[in-house]
Amino acid sequence: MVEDSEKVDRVFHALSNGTRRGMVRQLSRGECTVGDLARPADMSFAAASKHVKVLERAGMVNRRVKGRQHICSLRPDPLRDASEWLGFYEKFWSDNLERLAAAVETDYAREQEGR
Amino acid sequence: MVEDSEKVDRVFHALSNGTRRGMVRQLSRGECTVGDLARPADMSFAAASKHVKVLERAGMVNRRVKGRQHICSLRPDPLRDASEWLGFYEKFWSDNLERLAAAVETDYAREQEGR
DNA sequence: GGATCATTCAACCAATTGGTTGAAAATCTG
DNA sequence: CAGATTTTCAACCAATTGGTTGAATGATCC
Repeated sequence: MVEDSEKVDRVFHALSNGTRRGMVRQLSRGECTVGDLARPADMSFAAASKHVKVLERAGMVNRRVKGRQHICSLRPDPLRDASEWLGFYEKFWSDNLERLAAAVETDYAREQEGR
Repeated sequence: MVEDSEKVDRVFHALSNGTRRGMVRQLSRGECTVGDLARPADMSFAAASKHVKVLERAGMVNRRVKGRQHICSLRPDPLRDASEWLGFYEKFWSDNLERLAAAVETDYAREQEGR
């Protein structure tokens, strides 16, 4: 797993905000304009524009200008990369599920008895 | 996919920093102390301590105090949740657009009616 | 008891975030 | 052309981030 750290930073950062996750959800249903993305978020145009820019910098959104409208669409690659990053660790915890669960349980037990 | 938004925020935020992802990687190989996590990151103890706290607030790390050492271990649940969130959108790029749209609709409806 | 080790805490700092407003720049419409 | 629409830009603001230091707390070692 060769991660371009800054790129991964930007993707996870983009996803760390509920408004932006909402935009991703909306975009997953199809292309839409910045205005379309602003409306359900109940925020100023400028704020939505900034969020879109964050998604763009993360490579998750593509923008195509058509007249006065900016039409956004979802670009799947970065999401897939992030998913792969997590998947790597998912493998870890499914491989070591027993050991992990045991460790966590022991921790709790130890905590309960005041250690 | 019923997301507790603030919790998801915290997990993705925790993952948006390369140092913290390094800590997750290290922890995936086994428990270690805060000091163990600080060393490869080449930063002050205090800084590492703050990063661990971020991971803890995201529910990704458990801490057990043993004498003067704080021993950290990985808690898999939040990582799995984040992975599921992404997996949901993975449908988008696995060329089944119609099914994704349907899934989004159902999920959104579920959310609207209060989980 | 005193030194040392592992860790947190508190204060501080610069940079970034997520939002606002008001104005500007294009584009469409009558 | 004048107005309305869509969007960005610039300035500002409060809160948060990621780091630093120096001191405080709590084990452990001799």
